Amino acid sequence: MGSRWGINRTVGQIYALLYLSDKPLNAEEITETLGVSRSNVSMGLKELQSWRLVRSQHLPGDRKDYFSTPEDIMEIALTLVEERRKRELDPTLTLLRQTLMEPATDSAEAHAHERMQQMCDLMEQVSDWSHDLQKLNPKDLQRLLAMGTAVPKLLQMKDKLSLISGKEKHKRSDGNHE
Amino acid sequence: MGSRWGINRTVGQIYALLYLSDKPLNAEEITETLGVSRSNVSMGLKELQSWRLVRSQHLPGDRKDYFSTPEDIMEIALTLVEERRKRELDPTLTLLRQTLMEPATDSAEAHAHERMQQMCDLMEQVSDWSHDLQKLNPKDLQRLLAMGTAVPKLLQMKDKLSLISGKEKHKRSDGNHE
DNA sequence: ATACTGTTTCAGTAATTTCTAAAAAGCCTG
DNA sequence: CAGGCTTTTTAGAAATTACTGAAACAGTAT
Repeated sequence: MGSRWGINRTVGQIYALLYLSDKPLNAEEITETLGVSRSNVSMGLKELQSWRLVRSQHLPGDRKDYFSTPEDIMEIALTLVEERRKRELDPTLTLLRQTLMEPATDSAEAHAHERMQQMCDLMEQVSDWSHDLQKLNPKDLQRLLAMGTAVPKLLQMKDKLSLISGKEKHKRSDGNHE
Repeated sequence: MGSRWGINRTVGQIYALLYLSDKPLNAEEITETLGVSRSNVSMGLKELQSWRLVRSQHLPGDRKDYFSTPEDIMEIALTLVEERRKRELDPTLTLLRQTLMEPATDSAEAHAHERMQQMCDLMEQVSDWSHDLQKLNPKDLQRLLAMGTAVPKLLQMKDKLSLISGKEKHKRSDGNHE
């Protein structure tokens, strides 16, 4: 289903099973339910744990590891965003910054340089924003998401207001001035 | 580099080349620069066009197609978000809703049902939020992103205020009450 | 210690994805 | 409508990625 998320089929299936299950499952149960090999399950669980999407626990009187997913879906979403930032955004940013160190020699390179700078700036903002998100507790996040429509509208209103009052004074804030 | 985004190496290379180039390029030039086959470039360009990340244009006196990327990086980001919503989020939502139509029969299924409902709700919110984003012009988006830190802080302040005034009355809003 | 239970690694195999070259299909121009 | 010029499709080769069973490894209770 959603196997275009950089994870493979089996890993997705394991996660879905654990997410939907009403109790922690051990590797054996997962193997049987999904009909894939034991080692495949082991690998998949390891990957999911490295993403902090799955936790393991021990049940008293049983030596098996039992696996489950966090309850709160907002917490899950936050984890996903954070891990993706760490694994995808930040390394790319580091590389971009390195590349941007050396100056351009001709006009074509200058253009490429500027484009990379724009990309870098945007990615930095997204990375910062993601960091901020991490500090939020799930409840605030819920609220932030819910008000999604309102924030832009608020901005637009502010915009109109400042345009009106701005016109009177200087006719400045209408763009293209750097 | 960023080839874990559901697109393959070649497509990524083509996009990077066009993004960094200071002028539109034709398929032949891309083929030569990247050292991949002509047909591969053709496929890649087709895919990028279907994502609306690359546009083609004709130069007068030349029958070749010339390709370029939009200038504004915010516009690019918006396009990416929208296409990903269309291709990944919305189809999954449709499927989820379908599945949620049929009621649960036992307690394990009831739990799974509830989990799917939570997932569905979250995805709906994200989808709505993405729709709202599309209505924003790049400049507003820029601003929204820039204030990223401020919005949560505002929320937290509001939270504290309501806590203080709430304590006096009922001692309600401190969590874990469903 | 050792037998038992459970996990991880590994190397070969299977499946999928990506890439290419060649042929087909379009499209203007004369 | 033929002939060049370009793009697209296609079918199979090449490369990559995922999966498996077997063996190695780790921990614990007797």
